[in-house]
Amino acid sequence: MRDSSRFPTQRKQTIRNRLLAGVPVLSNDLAAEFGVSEDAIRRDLRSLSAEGVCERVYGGALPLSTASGPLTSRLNDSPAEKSRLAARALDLICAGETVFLDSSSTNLSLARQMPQVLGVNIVTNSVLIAAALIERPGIEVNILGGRVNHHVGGRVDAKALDALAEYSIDRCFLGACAFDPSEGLAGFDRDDVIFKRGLLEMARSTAVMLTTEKLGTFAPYRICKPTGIGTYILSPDAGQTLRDGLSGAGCRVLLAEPDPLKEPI
Amino acid sequence: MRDSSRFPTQRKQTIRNRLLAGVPVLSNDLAAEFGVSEDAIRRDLRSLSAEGVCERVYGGALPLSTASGPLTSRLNDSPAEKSRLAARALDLICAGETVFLDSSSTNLSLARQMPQVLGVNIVTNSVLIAAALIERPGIEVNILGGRVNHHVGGRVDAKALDALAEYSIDRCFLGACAFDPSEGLAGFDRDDVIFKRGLLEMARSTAVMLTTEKLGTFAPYRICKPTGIGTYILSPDAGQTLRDGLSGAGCRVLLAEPDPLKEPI
DNA sequence: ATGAATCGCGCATAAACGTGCATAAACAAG
DNA sequence: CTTGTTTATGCACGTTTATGCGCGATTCAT
Repeated sequence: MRDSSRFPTQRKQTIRNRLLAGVPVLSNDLAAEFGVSEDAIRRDLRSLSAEGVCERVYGGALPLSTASGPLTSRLNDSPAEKSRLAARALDLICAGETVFLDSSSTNLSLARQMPQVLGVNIVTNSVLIAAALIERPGIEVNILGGRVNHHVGGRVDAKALDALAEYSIDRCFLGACAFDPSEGLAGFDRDDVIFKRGLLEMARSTAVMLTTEKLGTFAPYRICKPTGIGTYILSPDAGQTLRDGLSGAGCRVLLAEPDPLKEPI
Repeated sequence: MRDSSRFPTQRKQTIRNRLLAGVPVLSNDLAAEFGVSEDAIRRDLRSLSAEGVCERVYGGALPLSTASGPLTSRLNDSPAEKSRLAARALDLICAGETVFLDSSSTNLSLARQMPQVLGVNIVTNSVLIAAALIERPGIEVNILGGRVNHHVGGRVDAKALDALAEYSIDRCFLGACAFDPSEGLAGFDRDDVIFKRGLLEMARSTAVMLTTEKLGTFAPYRICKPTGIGTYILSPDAGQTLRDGLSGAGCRVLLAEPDPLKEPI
């Protein structure tokens, strides 16, 4: 049994927090985690449902607070691959650096995987990334203020660039929308793309994580050519020709660990 | 029996210190540790609970962190009461208004309860509040940028006030730290308090939600006198004298719905 | 359609709780 | 030293709370 949950009250509070954070919960998982029967968990969920915190479903409960908007849907797309890319990206970050994390679901995964006491200075335009990092004592968090773009989940307007000028960015992780080996990076939101271009100019080194589904896709606004990015972080199932092409053009290419589930034994 | 606890007073002090340090305590563990019956421990905990040091739960007591503690612990304190206060506060907000939500766990509860399509413009210095509102299509979200204060969970430095000047605030919900009927509102963080003072000056109307545990408490930095706040939102179990006093001083006092569980049928 | 998993409900049980009362030690005053 | 008072404590008893289990009903997946 977890130490923080010796009391029924604390157990319920833990579940409540999880649901309020948008995490769906399974009855049998919770029962195992807290060392009680599923009945006890079900009673908790019944009560939390009456509070309006969650909606009970067969097998557990779903958070009621978060809407299923454009952002959350992206967060649920291939989370495992994003997590593996982010784990690889973490190797790039050194203590003492100032790192910009652009608003992106893959960068959010990166933020969530950051150790508690990594001595870095994070600058971000994403409220979700900032929220994910608040509790880490070893991480300094700076957020760019202003109007939050509902599609992007962060700030991307022109003034954000001015605010960015306050910081000296060692390393920048761009949020990618679309990538094609000949066209380069592109985005769907004009303001967002303008912001990303400015970001690329200001940062001393740049990196981007690309899930395989984004390879060979297009978007209306160009961000930069393929050579405009210093480091690409790709899944191992990315095409060999693409990897060779990027390497040949002088870009660094890092591969994430392969999916253990897809491994042939 | 522990040496430091031969006397009842010392035993109680030991428990008090433990709770103030944020450690949850179990009745039967304490009984065994100090060599007394659980009744004696329960009496201690009752007393400490009356002091406002802890919250009694089935099996023992949980530390009742003062507003000086870290953010997450505050989020777990009496969530039901905060939720009821927030539900009452929601009545104050009208469509089309520009509302500032100060960094506070009660205001976070307010944000979470906001309807999807309430046509309001929210300005906040809290990344958690901004994150909670991202997916609501009818709510415009603006966040004050800069360095995020780990204790407060938002931005409170001097430049935040400059950024605030960009907005015309119709209504402001202050995050309260401590309140005493004669002293007024006070806070634990100097920067935070300076920010709150500026906020009060800029907003056309002001409100604050106060959980019962905060009534009659003190903090080092004064924010304003009791009459400096336009509307108080209190739990129905707040003292009648306090309510009359505030009403008599010209403040509006709203009461949240009572706890349905505590109702006599 | 059929089997497995999950659910809701009622009941039993054990632990924790509150209250009232008696006891004993500590303490102050005569 | 005695007496009365306060304080802390333990115990008994009835109540509340949290939990687990059994059973039939429901839901899900194949």
